[in-house]
Amino acid sequence: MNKYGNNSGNAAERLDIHNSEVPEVCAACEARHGGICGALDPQQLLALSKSSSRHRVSSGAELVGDAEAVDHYSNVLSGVVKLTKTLSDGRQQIVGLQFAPDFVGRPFKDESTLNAEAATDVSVCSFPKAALERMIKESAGLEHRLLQQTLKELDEARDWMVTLGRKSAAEKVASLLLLIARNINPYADPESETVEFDLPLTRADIADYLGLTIETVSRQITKLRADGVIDIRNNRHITVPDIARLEVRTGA
Amino acid sequence: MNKYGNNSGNAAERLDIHNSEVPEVCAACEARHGGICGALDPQQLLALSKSSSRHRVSSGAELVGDAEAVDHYSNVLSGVVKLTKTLSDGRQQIVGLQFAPDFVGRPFKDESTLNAEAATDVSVCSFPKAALERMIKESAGLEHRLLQQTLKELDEARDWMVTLGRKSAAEKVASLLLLIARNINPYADPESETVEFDLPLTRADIADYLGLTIETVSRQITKLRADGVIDIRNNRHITVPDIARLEVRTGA
DNA sequence: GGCGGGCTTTGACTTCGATCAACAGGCACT
DNA sequence: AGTGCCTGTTGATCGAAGTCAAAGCCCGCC
Repeated sequence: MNKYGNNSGNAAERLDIHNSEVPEVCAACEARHGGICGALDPQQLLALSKSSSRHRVSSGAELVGDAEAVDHYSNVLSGVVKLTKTLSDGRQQIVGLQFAPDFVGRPFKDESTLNAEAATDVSVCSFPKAALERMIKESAGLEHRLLQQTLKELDEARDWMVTLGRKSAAEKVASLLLLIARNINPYADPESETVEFDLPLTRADIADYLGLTIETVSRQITKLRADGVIDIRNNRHITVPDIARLEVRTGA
Repeated sequence: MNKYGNNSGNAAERLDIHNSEVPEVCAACEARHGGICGALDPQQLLALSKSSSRHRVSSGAELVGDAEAVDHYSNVLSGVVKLTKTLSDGRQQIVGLQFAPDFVGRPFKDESTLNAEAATDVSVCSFPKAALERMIKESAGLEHRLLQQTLKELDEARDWMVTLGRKSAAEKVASLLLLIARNINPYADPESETVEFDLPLTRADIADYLGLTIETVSRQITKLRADGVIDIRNNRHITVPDIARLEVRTGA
C-alpha cells in the first residue's frame, strides 16, 4: 500500500481520444468549479491529467509531512484535510481545514512547513510539483487562480486568529460548528435556516483547532445541546435547527 | 490635511527624462528589493510611478478602513503598519504586522475586511487600485511577486495561529519580541547574538496581537527583564543581549 | 453475547490570565 | 513649577479553562 492508502489509479488510462475535449476524469470534477483546474483550457487539462492520479486517503493518513521534501500537490475532491503545526514539546495546532475543491500544497517551497492529514476519508487528485510549476509558467490564468485561493486562505487564517485570540471557549466552539456547517456541503442552500451534517473532526481535532482541551470542548458542546442550539446523534451527527441562533453564539 | 497625514508629494514630479532608466524615486526604493516593484522593468516602473505618490502617515492614522471601499494600495517604505480586526462588541485582534518593503492591500476585493493603521510614523508609496490591477494583467511577473508575498503572509499567519492557540502568556511575549527583532531592521546581521531596537508597538498593541490584556503583557515583560533576557530603557528601547536566550523563551 | 480499546462525558480541584483598582513616570500645556 | 493626560506598572481578587481522575458509550472483534 502506498502512502495514499488504497485504491489509487492513474487518470491517464481513461482519457478521451479527442484531445480538444475535456478529459473524462476531469469532466465532472469538483476542482474545475472553483478549484484551480478551472483556469485551464481543455488542452492544458489534458496535459496535467496525464501526470495526475486520483487516490483515496483513509482517515488519519498523512498527505504531506512537516519538514519533508514535497514532490506533489493535490486537489481535495471529497472529505476534509487538516493542516497542523506542532511545537517541539508536542503541543499541536490545526491551522487550516481544506474542503473540496481546495488545493493542498505550498507552491515554490521545497519543504513543507506544516503537516497535512486526512481528517476523514478523503479523495484527492494529485500531480507532480514539477508539472504544476511548469504549467504555472505557461498559464497566467493558473497563477491567478492560485493567488485567489491563497488570498482566500489568508482571509480565513486571519479570521481564525480573531477566534483564537479573542473569543471565549463557548464562542470558539460555536464558530467551529458554523464554519463546518458552511463548508461541508457546498450544494446546500445558504439561505436555509436548518442545517445537518456529520462532524468531520474528533473532539481532539476540534480542541487542536480551537486552542482548547478536549474536556472544555466537550463541556461547551454539551451546553449548546442543553440550550437547544444543536442536536447530536452518535456523537458525530449534528443538526442545527436554526443557523441564526448558532451565529449569535459565535460572538460576531 | 489629507487622510495620509502631512507631507505628501507626487512622485511623477521628479521623474528622470530617460524613460528607459529606473525612475529616480524608485532608484533607491525598498520596494524594489524584495517588494513587489522588483518584478517590474524600468518602463513599467515608470508607468506605475506616474500615478504613485509617497506619503508620511503619522502614528495612529488609518491607512485602510474595515468594510470601506478600497481605491488604492501601498508599499511600506519605513515604519510598521498593523492590520486589525474588531468584533462587534469591540474586542480587537491584530492579525498582521507589515514592515518595509511589504505590500498593504487586498487585491481583487472592493471592500477591505480589515483595518490597516500606522503603528509608528510610517512612510508609504501609494498607487491607485486600478493602476496596479491593470499592470497585473500585463505583467505575469508582478502577479508572481504578489503570490509570493501572499504565501509569505499566509505562512506567517499560520505560525502566529500556533502562538495564539497554544502558547502561554510568557511564550507569547517572547515570541513577539523575537518577531520584531527579526523584522524591524532588515540590514542587521542575522548571526549577531545581540540585538537592539525600539518597540514599534504600545502595550495595548502587543496585547491585541497576542490575545492578552495589557496587564499580563506588562507583567511578562517585567519578568523577562528581571531574568536578564532583555533590557529596557524608556519603556520602548529594548536590548536583547543574547537572542538564543530569547528564543528558548518562545517555546519553539 | 461478552470483551477490549478508543472516544467522549462528567466531576473535583488547580491554575493562569482577566478584572478591578491604585499608583508612578513622562510629557505637553498653562 | 503645577496640572492633567496618557502610558505603563504593580497588587489583590476572581473566574474561565486546564488538569487529573473516573466512568460511560460505542463499535469491532473474538
